Amino acid sequence: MDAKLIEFRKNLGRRIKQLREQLNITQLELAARINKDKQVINRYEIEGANPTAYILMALSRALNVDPTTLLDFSDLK
Amino acid sequence: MDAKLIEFRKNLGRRIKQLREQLNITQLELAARINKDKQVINRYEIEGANPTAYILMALSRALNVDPTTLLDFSDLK
DNA sequence: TATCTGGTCAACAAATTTGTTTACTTTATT
DNA sequence: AATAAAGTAAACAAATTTGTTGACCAGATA
Repeated sequence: MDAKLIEFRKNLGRRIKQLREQLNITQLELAARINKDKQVINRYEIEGANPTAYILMALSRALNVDPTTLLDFSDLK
Repeated sequence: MDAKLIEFRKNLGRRIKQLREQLNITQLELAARINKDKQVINRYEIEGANPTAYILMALSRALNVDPTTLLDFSDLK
């Protein structure tokens, strides 16, 4: 596996968690918004994620940001 | 097997083709920009696509648009 | 004609994501 | 302390994407 991809996955996981916490919603609530189980969200946040574009869009809608914002990791330490 | 997903895939395929043609580059050139074979791009354009977020980002960079623009199908008839 | 470019198609294994279940730990609340 | 809510974890099949190969077709061109 590519190191860049691993970094990407990690960053996206962090970003999802960050945005979710800014919204003050639980993993369960975010999961509900995209019609998935809470374990799926947890997996994204903990293990990192490289979801399909379709799920990415659902996530961006559920998190009230556009895809570009969701994929912008620049303010992640 | 979801109808929405099928529509999404089709739209993304159309969008990739549209943006590629606006750039006046071949499938081979676009493929080269994301380090894939030309058949991959052709498959996206013809069959539609639901690539992973990582590949989506590579595509958006190669097509000189941000992810949101790449995923905006509103000007697709 | 022969060749090259660009595009299309099918098949296949390999890798990855997705969806689901079960269960455990931690944190908050009463 | 007890209960509920939130978060974490592992395992697994199923579905899908990815990567690759080989081939074919149409149009332009030398």
